[in-house]
Amino acid sequence: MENLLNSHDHDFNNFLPTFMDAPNPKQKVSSSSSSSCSFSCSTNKKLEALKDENFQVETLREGLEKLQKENEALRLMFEVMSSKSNMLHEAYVRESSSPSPAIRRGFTGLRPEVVKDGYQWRKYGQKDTKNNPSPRAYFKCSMAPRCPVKKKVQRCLEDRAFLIATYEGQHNHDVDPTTGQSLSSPGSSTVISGTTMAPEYRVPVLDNPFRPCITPDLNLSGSDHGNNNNDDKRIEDYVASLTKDPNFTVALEAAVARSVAEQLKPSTP
DNA sequence: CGACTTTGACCCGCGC
DNA sequence: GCGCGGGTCAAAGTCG
Repeated sequence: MENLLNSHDHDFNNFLPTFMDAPNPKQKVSSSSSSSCSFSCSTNKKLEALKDENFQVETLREGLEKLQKENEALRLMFEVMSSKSNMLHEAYVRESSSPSPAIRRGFTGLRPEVVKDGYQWRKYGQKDTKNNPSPRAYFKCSMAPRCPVKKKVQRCLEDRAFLIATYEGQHNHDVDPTTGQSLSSPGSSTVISGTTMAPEYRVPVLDNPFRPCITPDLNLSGSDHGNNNNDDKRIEDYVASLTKDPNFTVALEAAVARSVAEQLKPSTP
């Protein structure tokens, strides 16, 4: 946004000199004042024309000042919106760090740790482990009644943005084509880092409901747990999305054009 | 009401 | 035998 606003300033600073670079009327007057009396009539006409030009320059200058004030107001609005966004984000982090009893027990509808691998899993246990503060979740494949495959999912100790998924056994059925892709399929963002005993996969937390999401109505709801450094990035993303939005740029251009047109209107006495 | 998650209790293997 | 840690079970609760 600020870049856009600055470019807004810049454009008008470039725009104005094309008028300001016109020959100085006073210089013209002084140079012509030494000419003979036979030019007096045309000189008077020139003087009036120069007065008109001076008036136009003054009008433009006033318009520029108003636009600069408008620019400043927009910049202020952006800062207010940014600070509100940060306050909302902090409030949300506080809320999510103190879960309600309803969330602590029973089905919450939220699945904080989900790995999309094309299979359906039923969680049957969760344990705190010694070497990792994040609990390990145990899943069984629920796509087939007798599928022996089990999966263990735990947040990566080094990088909590990743999940470690460990698979045991072999599926006795096909992958569900509607739910996703195989972990080993090309194009997937999955990184295999595992052992030979049980395949282990390192997976970005794609389905985390607290993942930052940028929406066009400034509804910056939520962020990744413990990831406070994303604020600037999110604002940058939002600004980028705004400046890339053709509707926004068109609307801004229309507003600027309207403002300029109003300033250039001859003032009716 | 079925499917699902949560969580405490229980089981089992391993090292001392 | 005991303690510890990992894995599993099953009752309780929630949601559509």
